[in-house]
Amino acid sequence: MRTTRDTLIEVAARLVDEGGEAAVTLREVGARAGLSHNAPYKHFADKRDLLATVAAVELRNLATRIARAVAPCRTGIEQVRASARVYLEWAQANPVRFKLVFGQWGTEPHDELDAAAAEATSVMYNCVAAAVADRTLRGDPDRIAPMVWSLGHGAVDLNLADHLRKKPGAPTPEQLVDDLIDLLGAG
Amino acid sequence: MRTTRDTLIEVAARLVDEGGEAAVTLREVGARAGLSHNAPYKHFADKRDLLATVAAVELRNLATRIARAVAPCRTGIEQVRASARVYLEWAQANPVRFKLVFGQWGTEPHDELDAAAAEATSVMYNCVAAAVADRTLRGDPDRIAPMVWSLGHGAVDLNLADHLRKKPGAPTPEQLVDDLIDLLGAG
DNA sequence: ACCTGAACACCGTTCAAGT
DNA sequence: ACCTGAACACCGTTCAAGT
Repeated sequence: MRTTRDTLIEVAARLVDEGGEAAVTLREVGARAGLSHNAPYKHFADKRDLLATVAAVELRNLATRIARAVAPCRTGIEQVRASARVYLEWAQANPVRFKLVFGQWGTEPHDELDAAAAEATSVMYNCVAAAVADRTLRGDPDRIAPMVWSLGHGAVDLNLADHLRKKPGAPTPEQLVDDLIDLLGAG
Repeated sequence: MRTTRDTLIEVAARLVDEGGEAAVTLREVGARAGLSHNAPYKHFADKRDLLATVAAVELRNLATRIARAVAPCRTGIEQVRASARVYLEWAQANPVRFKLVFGQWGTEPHDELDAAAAEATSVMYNCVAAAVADRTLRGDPDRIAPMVWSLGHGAVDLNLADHLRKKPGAPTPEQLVDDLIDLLGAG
């Protein structure tokens, strides 16, 4: 059943895609949902809560997609490669949502977003753990997992900021992650 | 000579530190500079221009700091380590400026910010080139440089989003970059 | 429980006017 | 050339009132 709350989340997500975080005004969200400009306050504490919920939904969908892509893999290293591929594909196809998810949420935590982040983190860690378990990768999973994830995340972020890919033959995030996994497999 | 323009940039930078990008209002910038609320329009095209200029100044300072830290290094790999250390130190000590510099600047480019980014990129690439030249690192500089930078950048960004360092024994960005440089040196 | 409409304090930006 | 003050259209948030 699609509740009013779900509609508001979808409308906000669409607005984020169309014009970035700044384009999300509670007035426009209400209007597109066929409600008044402050109807969102009956479902969310404030604008930050609405946006954080959009980010949480996005992260949960990503985690699900990664888990699905990883399922048919027969070796651990293939799981790591598949999970990285899905992550990079998602980030580059949805740059504004990517920026929203990893944006600045201030000091006070947001439960739903934190839980979604923990879920996504867990899925990616499990792939590395599997790779270390079946010896297709060597080393400490608690070191390898953040290394692979940080590299992919950083490469996409630098690309989006356009502070990196100026050169014509510059490597893609996919190539960089593949290089690292090769290094980790050989070591 | 400190021009009015410089004062406005400094005031904006201070406001960014105090309360994030959202805390920078042209009215407050004007007030703290002892001017009216739209005096900034005589020195900057709009708010985006002012913030991008703040980011450009910050990036130029970072590039200078890296160049200084790298100068006394005798081997290329030490240059790479030193440059990464300065970058990570800066990013973690100034998380809001870090987010500003690599934030979303829209589609249309900003000349001063682009030039500053090219300068910073160049400084970091030169370190890797030196390391490959004196054989303290092996491989293609155009692959190694973005790899090291992306890893450091991504590790900091994931830390700031708090989507990574939940675990107590999680590696720091410094440790991750050191691990990668070790891998690259051994390969 | 959910929604509306008016109201408040704010903001970026523009413009005519001053020196 | 640089600055001001008034004005405009907008925004998040609050609140009293409706069903």
